[in-house]
Amino acid sequence: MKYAAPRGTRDILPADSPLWQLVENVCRHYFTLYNYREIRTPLFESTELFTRSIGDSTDIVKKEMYTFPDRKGRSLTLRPEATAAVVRAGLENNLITADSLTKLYYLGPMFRYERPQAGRQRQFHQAGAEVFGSSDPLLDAEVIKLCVDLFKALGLKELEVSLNSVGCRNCQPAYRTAVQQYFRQHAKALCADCQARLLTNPLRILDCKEGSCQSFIEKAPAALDHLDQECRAHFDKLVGWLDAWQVKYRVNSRLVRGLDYYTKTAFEVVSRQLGAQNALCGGGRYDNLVEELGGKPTPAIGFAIGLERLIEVMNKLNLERPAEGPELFIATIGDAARQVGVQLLAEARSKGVSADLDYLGKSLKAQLKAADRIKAAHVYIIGDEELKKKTGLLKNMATAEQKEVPFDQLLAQSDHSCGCGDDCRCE
RNA sequence: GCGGCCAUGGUGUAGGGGCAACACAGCAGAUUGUGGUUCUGUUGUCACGGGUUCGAUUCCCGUUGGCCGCCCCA
Repeated sequence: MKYAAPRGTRDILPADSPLWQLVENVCRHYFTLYNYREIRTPLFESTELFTRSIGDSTDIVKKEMYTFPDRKGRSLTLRPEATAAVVRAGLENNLITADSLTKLYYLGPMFRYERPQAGRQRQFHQAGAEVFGSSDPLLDAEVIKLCVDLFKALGLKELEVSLNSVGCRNCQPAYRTAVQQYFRQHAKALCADCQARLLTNPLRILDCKEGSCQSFIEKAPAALDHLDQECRAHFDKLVGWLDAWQVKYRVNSRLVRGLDYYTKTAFEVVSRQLGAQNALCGGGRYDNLVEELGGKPTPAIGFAIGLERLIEVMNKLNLERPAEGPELFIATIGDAARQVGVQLLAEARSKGVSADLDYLGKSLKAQLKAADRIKAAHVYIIGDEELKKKTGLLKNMATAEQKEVPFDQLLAQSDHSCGCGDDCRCE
């Protein structure tokens, strides 16, 4: 093969795209239902936007960004996530202000230079939402419920919502110290990775999957026990709202987010039907980010859904694929019949009936076969006999029934010309 | 960035130092103008580069890529 898709990228082929469209439509539907409005930002931004927001010491910034100089030497980076870009765009266009509530959603490709693995690609897609302007814990509950509702609508089961609070600028340092001190006592028993983490990022030890570390992790200080009063109250109210809405969750004091900007609420939705990369959705509150990027202090919360992973789970669900294929296939025999067929083809399309015909000069038999293969619902057959009577044969491909329908009757009832496609509800 | 396994038609697999096999899909036929079944035919630089060899698709090394795990994340 001379040319192949770059490592970690994938083509979404016609066989898969109906499922993608379904997922995208459901996402848009639920975001809209919750009154979020779409924002589309550039796929690349100035590098500094990401280093500032995500954090210099995070893996994303240290080794996963697609960074390149443009022709004038400015450093640009393909977006590894969307939150920073949404904040930038919101501030630049005056969408985000400290005294009003703004709800935004996005959907599109992100880029991270990582080793490809199940559920992880270098170009991947996220759908996400962000709310700016309120620190009400009801919003934390709302975004979590939004995720859960959306997944349920897609038929997902065996999901688990993990919930934690990582505190704020006030309580984070003390907790970090407590964790560090605790693990220092058991340093010799920890795995090699964790011994290194003890110095660089002790909170990460809580996330270790090594069996030998588990017993220590279980007894480690919990983030929730080290929250200051405000953070604790926020968490308690959030939990109260989730209970009120009957959203099930599991408090997981080991849940740590990998991006520096998170404060207070952190959550994740994981699926048991995925491998090691099992988080379908992750998010949390980031009350300091807007200010960090040059805005007035503005509380915010958001999340992102990994669409590849979502689709992987849906593929395992074995759900029925949406019907594909045109409504009408026009099969003709001979040049004169083709003339008529071409006219009907245009008429069908102008009336909103998806239609196609043969472009390969195939025999009638082969045309039928082609129509069958593309899953056409009906075939309209025109040959010499039909030309004389100005009446074609309309065949239902599912039932094999066939009846005579005059040329001028074929599309008489169809008048669907809005051009908005099969899912249209405008009539 | 680190480790394990792997690379053969479009897809899924067999094979083995000297005609590369099978299934499915695709395309074309099986006498006149009717799809799904059946039958026949057809579809490959055995990932790339180098080495060993009279000869490599097969053995060895490297590269690239894939899967899985670590790290991290969605």
